[in-house]
Amino acid sequence: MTLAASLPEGRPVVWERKTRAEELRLQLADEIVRGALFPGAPLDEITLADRFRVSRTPVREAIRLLAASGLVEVRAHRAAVVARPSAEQLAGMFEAMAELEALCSGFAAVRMTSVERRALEDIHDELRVMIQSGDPQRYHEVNEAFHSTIYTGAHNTYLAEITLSTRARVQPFRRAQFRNLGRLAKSHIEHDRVVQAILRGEQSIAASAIYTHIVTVRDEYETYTESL
Amino acid sequence: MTLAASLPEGRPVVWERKTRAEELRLQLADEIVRGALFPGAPLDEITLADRFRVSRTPVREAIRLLAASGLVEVRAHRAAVVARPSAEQLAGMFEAMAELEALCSGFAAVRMTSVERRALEDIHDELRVMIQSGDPQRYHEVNEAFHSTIYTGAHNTYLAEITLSTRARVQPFRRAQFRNLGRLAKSHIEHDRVVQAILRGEQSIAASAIYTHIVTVRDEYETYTESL
DNA sequence: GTAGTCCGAATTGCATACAATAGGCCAAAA
DNA sequence: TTTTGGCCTATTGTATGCAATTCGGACTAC
Repeated sequence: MTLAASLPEGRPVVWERKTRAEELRLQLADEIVRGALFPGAPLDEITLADRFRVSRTPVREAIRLLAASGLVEVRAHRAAVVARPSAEQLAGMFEAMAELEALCSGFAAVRMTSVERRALEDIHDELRVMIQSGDPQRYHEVNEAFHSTIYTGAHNTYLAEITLSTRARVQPFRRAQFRNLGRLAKSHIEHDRVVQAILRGEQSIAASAIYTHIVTVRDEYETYTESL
Repeated sequence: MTLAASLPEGRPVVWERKTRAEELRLQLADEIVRGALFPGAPLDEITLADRFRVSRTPVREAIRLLAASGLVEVRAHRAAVVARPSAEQLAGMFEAMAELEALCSGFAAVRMTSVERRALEDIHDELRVMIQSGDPQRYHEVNEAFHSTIYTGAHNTYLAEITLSTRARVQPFRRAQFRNLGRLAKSHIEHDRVVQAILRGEQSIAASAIYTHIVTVRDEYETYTESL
């Protein structure tokens, strides 16, 4: 599974993946959330056009679409840059993400089909095994699948969409946590509380469990940044 | 309402250093949420370019940005159309809106400054007076200000942003309610519960009060559509 | 009469040329 | 040396031409 598949940057803006602008949008979004393009990095239209062997037109379109989703910032007559939110904005995004994930988790607890519940368990088990393997990149991919499964299980397309979008937007600032391998085991324990609540259909417990999980993730990020 | 909208065909009065694409985006978004462009209406690039006296390029850009925000739907090599979500999608948006508004309202109850609380009261009072005047359009504008004040009062820029965006996206399907003037008085009573809770700093009550309000709005919409 | 296929007109997708503007560079004056 | 003002260049914003694709209508076969 590619990262792009596990972290779809929101609903496609152009369907039937055939336009170059849409491909570029996905590619650039992937590079931003993966950290290849770090916050503040300029997105020069000509340079990107050269790199992707296309004209400026589709590059421009891709950049604007990313700007609309919040991943990049554009100002008239100046180069677009990868979004670099302030500490306050980032705190707000984390808070919103915690609430949105809690909403999804709670709905998932009471709305997931038995097939979906089984799929969630499978992913959860896969993550357990991977704690040992110690492949942070791969763990991250499956972890995204775990959360996406919960969003889908909420059976509210729009809610899943904005939650996923929020997650993508915060992603460039969450990466650091997986450098700490000890974090993986703790993360799995938190996940376990979420899964148990969802499987039992306990809405409010599922919500609060994942809320706690997100808050912990945020705290890990803050601890990391303070150490710089 | 944008200034351009109120100027029939005149030359620009103020040369803002904004780009044409951005002007078009605001103009088209305004027409969509106001209902001048109804869901399903095609957005032909050449027609719009002709109408706004620009080339297709900025028109295209504006349309894509609107697509990214969900107000229009774009498919490759086909005309963009004003978004026409399915009944399920619309239900999901209403549900998400209710939850987001509840979040904002709850936060506002515990985070608003005294100045903000006063401003909210003022708008609320203004709405009370306007119940009598019976100007649905003007009532709608002040009503938007009421909700926006709560979003801002939540002191979370990102949350306010996605809540406002959700509201805009549902707006084309909420318009009908204000044709029923009797609805205005009921709406004000619901608002009153929200305002009282916020002023008293009662987070959960503020949240549930506005949740109820949004659910009622949704029910009004459903009643309206069923009557067609 | 109906269904299927192919062609043409119309529209979007992309490339390129041109216009406009922000920011840097340099010179001149304090 | 510092500051200020204007040009100059690099980059973005817009227009336009051409390529690619969709869709409707006509024609054919059954």
